[in-house]
Amino acid sequence: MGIKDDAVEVRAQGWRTLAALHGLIESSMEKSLQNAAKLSVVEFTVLDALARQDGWHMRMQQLGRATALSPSATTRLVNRLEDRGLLTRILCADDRRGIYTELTPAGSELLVMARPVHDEALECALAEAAQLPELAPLVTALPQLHAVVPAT
Amino acid sequence: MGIKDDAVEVRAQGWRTLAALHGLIESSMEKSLQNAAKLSVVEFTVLDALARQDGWHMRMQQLGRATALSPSATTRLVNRLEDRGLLTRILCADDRRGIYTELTPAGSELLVMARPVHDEALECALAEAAQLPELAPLVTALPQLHAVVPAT
DNA sequence: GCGCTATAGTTGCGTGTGCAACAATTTATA
DNA sequence: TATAAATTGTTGCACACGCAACTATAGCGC
Repeated sequence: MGIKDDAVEVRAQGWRTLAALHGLIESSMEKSLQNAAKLSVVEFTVLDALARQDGWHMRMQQLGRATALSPSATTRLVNRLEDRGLLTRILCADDRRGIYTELTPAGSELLVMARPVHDEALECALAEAAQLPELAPLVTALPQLHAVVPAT
Repeated sequence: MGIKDDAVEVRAQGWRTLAALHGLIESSMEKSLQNAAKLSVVEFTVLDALARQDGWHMRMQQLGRATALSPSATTRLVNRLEDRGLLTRILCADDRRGIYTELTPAGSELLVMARPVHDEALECALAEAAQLPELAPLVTALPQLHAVVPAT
């Protein structure tokens, strides 16, 4: 069963690499965003996800899935951002259990300010990771996943 | 500067994919490990890293880097595992600031028990992620990173 | 040898998180 | 229609985390 064992080991190895790169990027980005916009990475993720929907609302549950957060954490995350005036809750009429969230102008504004910070921290962290032999392959592979087919 | 903007967007896209897959795997694995061995993912990571050193010690700082954890979190993580008798602190003689950590027999034993759980949760989470169109490419790419060159 | 800076690890404190229990609403079933 | 079951979001609670401040040891310059 050497073949099967190999598959398990290869998966584990891939997961370790993934987790290591994720941790590196996340902690680096956390500091930059906190520093520049008083935003944590998850908070930025929520604002970014909302902006990406462009005018569309998102339900709490969707936000939870987008951030891999529990329902309770999602509630409090939205609370924090709402208290800061970055988004608003909107009860939706057709399903009165559901709650939509939407960016406020202030939220969009802060996002515009924070995005360059996010992008630069990401580029910086990736460059650093590329130096490490165990992370370099993943760093290389990452942009090729969704590579834009070059227009001829 | 469309080209440069593209690079930024491609990186951001890759990061979102990475983060999403990481979150999916981590929360799934967290439940399995917690359930089967009362271990969190980071705790498992530490035990696994120590076992992988096979007889070698690891310093607190190395553990911190291996888990992307702050020094204080590392201290408490080691405290928890030490209190459970899964590892031991060893002050090293040559640098009396440094502290080595080593698996106990009980730690090795628990790890042997937990590893299959870890591996199965990983396989399961990856299978689930492969169903999602935005994650599938990364799931496919992951095992190819460190693919064993098949012996002829 | 003596002080100064740097490094390794630990604690106080505030905060974000998950779990379990809950309230409110919708959907299914009899 | 009434009643049960499922779904959506919120709160109490315990706990793990990061930051800043701290102690202890090492290394450097004089």
